Amino acid sequence: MAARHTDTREEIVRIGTQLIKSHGYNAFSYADISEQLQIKNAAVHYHFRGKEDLLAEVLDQYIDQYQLLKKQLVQLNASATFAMEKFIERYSILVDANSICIIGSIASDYNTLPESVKEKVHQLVTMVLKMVEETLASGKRSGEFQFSETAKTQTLLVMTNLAAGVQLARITGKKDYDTIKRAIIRQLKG
Amino acid sequence: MAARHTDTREEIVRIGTQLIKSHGYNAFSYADISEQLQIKNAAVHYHFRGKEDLLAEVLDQYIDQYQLLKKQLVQLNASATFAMEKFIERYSILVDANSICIIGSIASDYNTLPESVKEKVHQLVTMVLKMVEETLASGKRSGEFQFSETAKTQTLLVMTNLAAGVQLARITGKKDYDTIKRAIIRQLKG
DNA sequence: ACAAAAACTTACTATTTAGTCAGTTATTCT
DNA sequence: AGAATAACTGACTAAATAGTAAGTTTTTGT
Repeated sequence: MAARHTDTREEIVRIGTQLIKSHGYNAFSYADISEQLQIKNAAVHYHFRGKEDLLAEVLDQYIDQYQLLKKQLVQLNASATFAMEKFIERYSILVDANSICIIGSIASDYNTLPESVKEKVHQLVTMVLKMVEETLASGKRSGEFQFSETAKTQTLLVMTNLAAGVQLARITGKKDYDTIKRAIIRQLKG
Repeated sequence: MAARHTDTREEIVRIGTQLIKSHGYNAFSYADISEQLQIKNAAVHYHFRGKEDLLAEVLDQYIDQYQLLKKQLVQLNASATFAMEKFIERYSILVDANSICIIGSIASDYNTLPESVKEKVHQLVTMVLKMVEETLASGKRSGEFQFSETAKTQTLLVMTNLAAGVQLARITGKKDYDTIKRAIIRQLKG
């Protein structure tokens, strides 16, 4: 009796992603996944030879998600404000799920990862930063946003506020994250 | 033949600290420590019953270090500018060592830690934030710093910039960290 | 010098983990 | 319906890991 789940492979990726964000990459095993799905260890290995392969797929899906989000924002002809709201929302959701962003999680374990995966992380980070930079630059041109730094620098400031804000929230609570979030918006909105 | 090192206990803490910052808490084992010190596994257990106990000691030492730093800054009658330089310097050193800050590292594994350790992490974070907040507030009073947010909010912004900046540097390189660092100083210095 | 205490080593155990492979069951394609 | 393929299970192995207990060596204090 195979395929007890609509798509086991996708379920594995889903749970893997969740485990990385909640417990950290080096803190979970294939057993954690197989138990949740009520399948055997070997079934996870069937879909993903090793943990690195699973991580690579998780990262690929993030890259896809961001590409899709970008496409949607273009199609909607979304304002820079709306786009930034969407970006920020992703982090707020993490806080409510007692999770942290995948990049922040992986940054901790970065030195234990094989080169191929490091490259994929780099690709994802570069992509997200580029998207936000373009959004901030466009928002400045349209008069929606105001900031004196370059768009690139402002992006680094905003994204580090968000990423570490989510991490901090785990330790000191949601209030600190909310303070950070409001400050970011206040600064951009002048 | 015991005590091959001046103080094995301290060496264990030193290596443990380093491993957490470079590989992550859940990515190292007692074997990593015992091999480096050329002692047996059991010797590490003699000093620290379990990994959590070692982590607790690592955190205690950080708390002590920050208390000492605070004391020194008071004794020197240091300016807010000098104090902030000292705080920021700690993060710059991490970047050069391809490490991340201990709090950022632990944030990833936070949900896998026992309550007693979580409390210690909370204590450390609260302490550091309080110190920086006081420094920023004092710098504002003296006219050294300028910012429109409250000292507490500005602290959250600056510290999340630094913490995530160090994490980002691992992935995209030192340049991004330097950009962030310069922006922080620029903003505070008006 | 010698007893007590501290700092180990030796030698284990139990558990977890990653991973393999041959065989079984289910699905899809023709 | 039957063959091919996909998706598993069962039954392992090898290595890593946390941890313990008993005994040995070293250091410290008297």
